[in-house]
This record gives sequence, C-alpha cells and structure tokens, in this order.
Amino acid sequence: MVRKYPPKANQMWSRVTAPDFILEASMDCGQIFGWQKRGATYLGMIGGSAVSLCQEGETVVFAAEPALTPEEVVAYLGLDVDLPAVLRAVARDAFMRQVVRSVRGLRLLRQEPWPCLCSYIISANNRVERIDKLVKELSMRLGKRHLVHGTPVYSQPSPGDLVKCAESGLRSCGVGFRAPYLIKAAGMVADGAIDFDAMAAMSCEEAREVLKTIPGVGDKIADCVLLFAFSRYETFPVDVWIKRTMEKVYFNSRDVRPAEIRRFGQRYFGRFAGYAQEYIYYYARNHGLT
DNA sequence: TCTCAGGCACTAT
DNA sequence: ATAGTGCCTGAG
Repeated sequence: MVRKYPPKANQMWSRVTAPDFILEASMDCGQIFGWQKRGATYLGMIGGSAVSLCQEGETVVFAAEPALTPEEVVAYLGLDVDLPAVLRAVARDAFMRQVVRSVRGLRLLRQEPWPCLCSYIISANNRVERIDKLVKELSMRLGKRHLVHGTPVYSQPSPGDLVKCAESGLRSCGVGFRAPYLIKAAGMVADGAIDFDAMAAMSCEEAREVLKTIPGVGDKIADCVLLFAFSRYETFPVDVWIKRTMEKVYFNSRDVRPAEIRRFGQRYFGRFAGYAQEYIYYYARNHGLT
C-alpha cells in the first residue's frame, strides 16, 4: 500500500476569526459524533462538503470541498453567538461561575437535523466513545465517500441510504436494538412524515412532540436534537450525568425525576438553559463533581 | 459472570 | 401518570 503525500502548495485554506472559542472542547464534548481527529485537525462533513478544520489562536483555519463560505463555517461552529453574554446569563451562582470558568470556549455547534437525529438514536444506552465509533462505522459502510485535500471523509448515511437497509445489515454494524428505530426514522424523513423545515417553524414544545413520534426518540433524545440541530437554546436535555450533578448541586437528594430536573433547568437558567446544560455536562465529565 | 453505560418502549398498576 | 423490565453490545 503506497501512502500518498500530496503537495500542499496549491491547496486552499480559508480562515475565520473565532473569539471565545475552543475547538477541541466543542468537538470532543460529546455533542457531535463522527469527526476524525488527526492531531489538532478535525475532518468531517458540513452540509455536503468535506471539511478540514483546525484552530490557530483566535482563528479557525479550514478547507472544504466543495468550498464553504466563511459565513457557513461561522454558523456551523456557532461563532455568531455572543458567548460572553450567554455565559453571564447562566452564571447565576457560585457553582455555575466555577463551571463557566472551567469550560469557557465550548460552543454549541449547529448540526444538520438528520445526521444529528441519527447519531442520537444511536446514543441511547451507549457511551460517548462507542456512539462515535458506531457513527463512523455506519458512515464508512453506508455513507458517501468525499475528499478534502485528498483525504477521505465519509458522510453519514442519508435517510435514503438507510431505508434500503435490512435490519440485519444495520445490526451487523453493531447498533443492536436501535437498528429498527434507525430504519423507521429514515422512512419517516424520506416520506415526509417528519419535515425538518416545518419543525424549524414550530414552537419548541410542538417540535419536541413531533420528534417523539419517531421510534427510538424519547424526551432526552428529542431535547438533544432540538438543542444541537435547531439551536433551541431553551431546552435542557437530562441524561444521567446531568441528573446526578443537578441532584447533588440543586436538589440535595437522589431520585429526582428527569422531567422535574428539566423544568427546573429551563426555569432557573432561562433562555440559554441548553448552554448551561452542556457546560455542566462537560464539567461533570472532565472535572468531576464538586 | 456480572454490572454498567449520556434510553426507549412496553406492560402493569 | 408512574414504576418496573428487557434490550444489542463492549468494557471493566
């Protein structure tokens, strides 16, 4: 096998300014799956483009095939959000001030709805590393191959790619009991029963109910899709890490129901509750509980 | 062998 | 409404 080392002289790179941003925290916090990491460089898909991204100080350097505008990259990385204002809004107590100090620079990305939904159906009862592995496996086997500067990048399978799949074929990728959920979800998107454009125009609660009609999607996964693909920053997904941390910090008890934690989070943190959630999640996983 | 992991659906109360 | 249980799979 001959490895190619293509010349770099004529390769195109673009840059965008990225204040208050840490690419690594944003890509590795568990909000997005399937990107390849090579040193400090991340390879993945944005829309229909294969992309290579890295951070140099307060700049993000990127290449994309087909090309992306800086505005598209800014939107994907959430760099158009006034992060200092968001963090001021959620730093409501000593605990949150500590969390914000520790995690500052993590931004919520704007994922495409379908790949996001697909990833989060897979996430049920799985750990982050395994979700990432499964998303990559599905992309390699069922997605489309793209190139950025000669390096292959695989898109996640489209709804059309998945409806063609037999359940046994998906199971052989390792997704287990989630295989029929993925196929049914793909069918609902392919035949228009789920219309992401229509959902974008709905209230958060309405869109949430629509998402929950998809098999394999309950409260938690619906909230994740709303937060990570629809920028509904007022949502507050409750997973086991958030549950444990919130119980300890804000309830001083165990066995608080997720729905109650969710209501509390939304009310307490307000318009940017989802940002608070992701910061707490990152803090709990990487800095331990207080 | 057993438990657990960033849940969901189904069933019984 | 709410509580209990099974489920693909891999790691510890």
